[in-house]
Amino acid sequence: MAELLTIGEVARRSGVAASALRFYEERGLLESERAGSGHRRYPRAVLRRIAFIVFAQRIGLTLAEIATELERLPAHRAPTRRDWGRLSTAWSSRIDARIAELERLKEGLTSCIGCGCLSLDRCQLANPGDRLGAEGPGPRAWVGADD
Amino acid sequence: MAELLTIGEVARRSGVAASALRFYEERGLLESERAGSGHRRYPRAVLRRIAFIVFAQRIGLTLAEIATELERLPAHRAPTRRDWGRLSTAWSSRIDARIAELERLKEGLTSCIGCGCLSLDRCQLANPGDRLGAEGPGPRAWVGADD
DNA sequence: CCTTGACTTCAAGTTCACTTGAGCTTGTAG
DNA sequence: CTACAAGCTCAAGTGAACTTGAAGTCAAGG
Repeated sequence: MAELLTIGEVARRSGVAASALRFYEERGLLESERAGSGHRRYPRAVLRRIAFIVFAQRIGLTLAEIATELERLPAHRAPTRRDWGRLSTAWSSRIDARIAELERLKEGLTSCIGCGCLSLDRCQLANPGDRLGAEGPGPRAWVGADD
Repeated sequence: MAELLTIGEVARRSGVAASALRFYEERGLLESERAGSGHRRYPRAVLRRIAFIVFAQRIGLTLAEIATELERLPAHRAPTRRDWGRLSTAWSSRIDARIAELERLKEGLTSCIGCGCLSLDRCQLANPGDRLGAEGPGPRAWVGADD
């Protein structure tokens, strides 16, 4: 097995499309060396980095946020336990917040909505405070992504 | 207080921008009567319908899905307990699935990632099976939205 | 009568996370 | 040596959910 991987191999192994890998590079989430031909060559460690990205995405972070986190991590060393510790704390509370919201919504589904009281006047379930202000153009931040 | 509300009043009361309300109407999620002037007039029941939409969005449904649900509900009557029951079951399991994923991710955050084993080869956390296939163009479906 | 604010439509712009296509080069298998 | 797969760049398209802007109408106050 070769020391360096081509973009196609990385795509197959990670399940992330080659076009997406190039896109991530453009956005500063990944780096690559180049073969003489100009073709990308990835060290095997890139797979861990990609796993990190996919993981973070499923938690609900945007690529911009993930890029910021990645910048704080050591670029070429494996991250230490301390590095993970900081991340872990921040992400955990993010996950907790989203879970809490989902549980609140679920509760509303059976009680508040079930009894027919769903109403913007009387019920805060559908409108948890912060939603009342517009947050600029474009699609709204991902459901629960910025809690 | 008037029997019928203007779009401005509905926007204020619901926290949803007037432009969004027009957009929802275009997409078939809302209806409105028109005053002689051509201005929209909403019966007060629209607030409940909007609450429903916002609620469903926070659960993670797309507007298209919400439109489908709304079509199955009685257009002008208040929905019955039976109507809610069906919805409640479907949405609850959706919420449960997403919560389960978040808990799995959180677990991975402290154990699998914490110990440094995050790897696409050895660890399924970041890549829960279905993610390996592309799902067409556009941004990926919402994290966990179609589980 | 005039202004101001709320409303109308319709087209075009915005963000996010990519994908697709055009046009060209590189690497490998027969 | 010739296919043809795989890679490259760069520009433009996609879908979701809206917002913004232009250009015009309507209703109420002074």
